[in-house]
Amino acid sequence: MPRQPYLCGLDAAVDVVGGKWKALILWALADGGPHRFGELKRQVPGVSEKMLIQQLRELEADEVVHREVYHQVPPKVEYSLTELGRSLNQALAPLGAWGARHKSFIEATRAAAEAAGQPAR
Amino acid sequence: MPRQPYLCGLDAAVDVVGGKWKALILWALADGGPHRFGELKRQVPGVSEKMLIQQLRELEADEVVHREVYHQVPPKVEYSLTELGRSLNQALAPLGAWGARHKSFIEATRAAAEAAGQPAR
DNA sequence: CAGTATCCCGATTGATACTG
DNA sequence: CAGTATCAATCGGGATACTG
Repeated sequence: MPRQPYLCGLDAAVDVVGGKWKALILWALADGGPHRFGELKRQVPGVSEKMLIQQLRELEADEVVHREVYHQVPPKVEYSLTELGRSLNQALAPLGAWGARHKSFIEATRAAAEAAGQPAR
Repeated sequence: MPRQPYLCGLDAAVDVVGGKWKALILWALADGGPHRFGELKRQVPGVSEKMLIQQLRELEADEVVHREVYHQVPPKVEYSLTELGRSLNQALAPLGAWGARHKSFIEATRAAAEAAGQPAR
């Protein structure tokens, strides 16, 4: 974790949402309905089970995500956004739109940086 | 760098703004006026020169920050937001507000996590 | 003043295998 | 299905010292 206490709201928010996969997880949960673990794993391509569970736990600790366990066999667990999570997603919407607008440009600068020297930065 | 290509705008945006000090740097530059290197160093407490320059260079590569060099002695360099940077800051505003609202709660969960086991998470 | 250059440690991530 | 455990590799980031 970065510094604490936070100097402005922005760094606190980035600390919550800044994990490597959290943006994608939030995005996947954005429709409001509950999602099962395996479902999320499919919606976040490339994530390992370890990372997925870890990031989910952190989001849960921040009370952004709710985890509902069904004691059945086979096991079933559902993840969904909390009220706080929904408000976070709303605050994130303009940033998502900005990113969508500049997505290909950002990819291009990353590709260029890689072409020049730094192996994958 | 995370994955590429990005799956949604949000992960691209987080990739731009997600560095350890970038939120603070963007915040410091938010007033629109140019800022000198030493000035930024003072406004971002705890950052080393190495990290500050590194994060600034990345923001520059993403064309979010403009770097103006004055060939003088002693040297003078000014950093400012580009047009793209200003639009990013606007997109970031709701997130900053969200973070400001929940700042103390986020700090509390971090402190609690630390108290239980994990040294600084 | 505004950087560069090294060294180095530890947290973060990834791969793989195993389990209730 | 939904995790846990372990190990290894990487990478971010801090400290320190030097330079145009």
